[in-house]
Amino acid sequence: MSDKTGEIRPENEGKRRVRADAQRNLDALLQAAMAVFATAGVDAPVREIAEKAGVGIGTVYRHFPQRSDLIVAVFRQEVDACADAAPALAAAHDPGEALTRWMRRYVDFIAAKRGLGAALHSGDPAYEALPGYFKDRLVPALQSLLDAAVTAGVVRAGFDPVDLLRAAAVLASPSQDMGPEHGRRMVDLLVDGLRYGARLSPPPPA
Amino acid sequence: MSDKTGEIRPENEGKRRVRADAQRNLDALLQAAMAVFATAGVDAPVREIAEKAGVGIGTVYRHFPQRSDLIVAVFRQEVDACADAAPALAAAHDPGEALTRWMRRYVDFIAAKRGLGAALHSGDPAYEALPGYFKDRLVPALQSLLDAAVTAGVVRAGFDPVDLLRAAAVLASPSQDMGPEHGRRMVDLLVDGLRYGARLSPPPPA
DNA sequence: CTTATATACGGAACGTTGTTCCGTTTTTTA
DNA sequence: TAAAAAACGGAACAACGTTCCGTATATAAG
Repeated sequence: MSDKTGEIRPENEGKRRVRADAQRNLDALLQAAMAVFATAGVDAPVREIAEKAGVGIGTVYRHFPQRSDLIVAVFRQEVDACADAAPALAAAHDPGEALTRWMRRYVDFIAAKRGLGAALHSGDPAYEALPGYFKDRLVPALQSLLDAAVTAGVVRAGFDPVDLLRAAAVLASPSQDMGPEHGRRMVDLLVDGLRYGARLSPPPPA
Repeated sequence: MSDKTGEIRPENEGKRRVRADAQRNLDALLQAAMAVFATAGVDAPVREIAEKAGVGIGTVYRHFPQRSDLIVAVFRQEVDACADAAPALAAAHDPGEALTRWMRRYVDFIAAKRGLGAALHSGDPAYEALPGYFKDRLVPALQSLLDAAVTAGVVRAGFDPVDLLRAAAVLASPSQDMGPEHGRRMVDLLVDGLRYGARLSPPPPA
């Protein structure tokens, strides 16, 4: 599992404990921001998030000195949640089903990030570290599911998780021509492609 | 709404002419906007464009009621310029060379549009008509060059201009991982792919 | 429990944006 | 040349991200 959101660094040397209200507000802010970003996109006003969290504007900027810091925090939290879903799914389903379900989980995660792709490519240095974190957490998650599925013989070997994540992200990113359904279908098709010609081949999809 | 006197209509030229200073300012604005957008991206402040054009802010909004209208106008102007380059290149070079040069022209056009792709996918209805205009002007331009090259036997047939434009646009769009050189090289490679196995096959590229 | 103080809080205030409004200036026309 | 229509310029407004600081409060010490 990943760190709790507001934890203090490991080598915290005997300073005061984090105040309870501070921790509470930080959690409320992350939760409010997640909801607002999903509804109104990452360009939503900071004041709206503060209000939804029941907190003053100053408090937002105490925890997140810049608006982008809040976006980054929410993004990392959701990346963590997505990565942590992999072992859970692997434990609850057979390898093929686990892979399929995780990819759908990933697609939903990407699709909800309206406007974030734009922010990433805006050149703002605040988002520089995000792609790295993205890979560090998600590639191992997918890798493990992929390995299990290959070992079980339900998908072919030889595919790079990075390529799959990138392709799925592009397919799942919403645009004005195509709705979110399109992304889901195309990624399902992609996974079917992995299955094609595997050792244990089920009947071809309709 | 208020239609006490006839508005300026395409077929109606008996009414007042467009004032000379208005036309001059409109041209200056388009030119200034093009320069500023190329330098600072499409998010550049309106005041900066007004100043560069030697014009007040009110004048900008007289010609372009919304900021996005100015972006759209510049975009359409540059799409036109890119489309109009096709017949000129076709007249000045052999079909293969014309195709190559036009694709490079197109890549430069796309690469200079930093931030516009983001605006397009922002869901703002102001940009709804842009992709349609894009296709209407650029697809015929590329189609003609492609047909000529196929007839001359220097590229293979059977490629959809829409697919090529889309692929080249994606390849040429600058991102933080890869510089503009990457896009140019990949599109050159794409065009080399069109050449592969043509009737008149030149020696393979280095 | 009381007190002291580091910490966190709230929201007014600042600078920058897109956009609107209207008095003034300029061009066109009679 | 003078009236009218059109366009101009920039002050003014609203909304945004961000900063600042007086006030409130949780925690540690006595």
